[in-house]
Amino acid sequence: MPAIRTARERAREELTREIKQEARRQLASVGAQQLSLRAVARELGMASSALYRYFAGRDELLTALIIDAYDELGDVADHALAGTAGAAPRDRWCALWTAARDWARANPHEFALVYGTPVPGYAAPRDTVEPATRLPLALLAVVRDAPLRPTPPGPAPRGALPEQLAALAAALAPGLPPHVLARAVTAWIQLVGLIGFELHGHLVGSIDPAGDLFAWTAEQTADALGL
Amino acid sequence: MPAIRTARERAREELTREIKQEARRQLASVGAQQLSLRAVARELGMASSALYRYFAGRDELLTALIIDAYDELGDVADHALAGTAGAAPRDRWCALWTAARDWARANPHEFALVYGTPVPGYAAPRDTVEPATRLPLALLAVVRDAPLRPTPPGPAPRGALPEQLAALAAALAPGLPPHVLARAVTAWIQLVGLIGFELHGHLVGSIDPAGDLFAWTAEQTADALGL
DNA sequence: TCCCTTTCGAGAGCACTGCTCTCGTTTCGC
DNA sequence: GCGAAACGAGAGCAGTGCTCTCGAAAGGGA
Repeated sequence: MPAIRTARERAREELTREIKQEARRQLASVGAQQLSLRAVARELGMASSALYRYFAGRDELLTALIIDAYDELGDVADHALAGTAGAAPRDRWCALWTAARDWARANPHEFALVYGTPVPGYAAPRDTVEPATRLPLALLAVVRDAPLRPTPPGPAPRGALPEQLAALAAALAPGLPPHVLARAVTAWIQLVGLIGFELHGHLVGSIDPAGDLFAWTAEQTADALGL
Repeated sequence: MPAIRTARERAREELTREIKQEARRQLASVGAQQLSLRAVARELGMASSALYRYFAGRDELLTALIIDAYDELGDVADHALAGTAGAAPRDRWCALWTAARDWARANPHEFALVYGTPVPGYAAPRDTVEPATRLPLALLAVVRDAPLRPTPPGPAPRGALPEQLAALAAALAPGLPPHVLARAVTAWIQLVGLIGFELHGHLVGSIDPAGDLFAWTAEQTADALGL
């Protein structure tokens, strides 16, 4: 990757970025469903067919946006982690939750893109899995680095779960007790689920606004983990 | 609603049902995103424009499908409830979880329709809220009717949450302690979130298959509620 | 420097979509 | 029986993703 590149390469890179930028703008304003290749091209002053020199199709453009969204959420999480480096683990945990929710509320369409209904017939390519793991990894980092109060063991994992947890622990958090890891996983799901419920209006009319339920759930999960 | 109706009314009712049926078929096979009014009309052998005599547009047709999906999920929940009428509350709780998951796995597009990303610019009409409450109400029914072991109170609800919980309790489960109600709400979110994660592939490669995590989470939430 | 290959942008075009409007026909209620 | 309402079909509009072709521009080897 030398700085010396042909004009063509530089133009290509820049245009690719501009296309993604404009697509991102449209995503934020009208959502993934309504994202139109032609509209993107129109806004950029180019023919719609020219766009296919840069992205093989709508799906590939969406995939690029998905990766960006995952990465942005990952950045937000890492930033929250770094900003609370010396703090109490429980506070770090809650800070992470708040950061994720704030980002999702500020970027609802991006959140829906990554944690909502996948596009039909769309299988997430390999490139998306690494960025996707950044939020759960950040959550796990808090748990892994913290001295944990002992907690009641709860129900015993059965069936394939013990091995799944053992494999996960071996890869991500060696030494973490299985039941703690299981709780971390369900906490992650709870975090995402709660944000989704709030964003998609499932709590309107009952727990609305949902900010205080969110904070309560963060603390509840922290308790369950022994943070 | 007399049995005597004009031929027109009967034809209208029947056609409305047939349209919904065909739309449902397409929903199940290609998903909500790809559901096409023209394709529905084509399959039914009518002009696409004729369809607008029965549904004002794609959104209204989707709304009808949403209501149907909520109702079907509600039926499944009620059936699970009725089928375990005399059983231990904890078993009823787990049966409800299993029933919901089974339905979602059998009808992934329907699940996505109601608990996935809403159609952009689409605000759920009033008609959908009642059917939508049936699953959470079924979950709550188990908790309400059961003798609960005392559980540690956990973090105290703050801000608006106590009043929100009090209002909810007054309407749905008078006498239920606020922290139990809060846990029931988060359990509901966890149930839906976990199903969504499994269906949308967020657990592929880590906890996969997710059945045992699901069962574990059901028991975990039952524990937390004191069931 | 010339030339051949690759890359690129534009335009036309295809097969779709949701939706509207019009225009005969059928059906209903009086 | 007749007027009004409901209905089905067709044409048409504006939009979509995507493909193909064609001429222009840029790149690298001789």
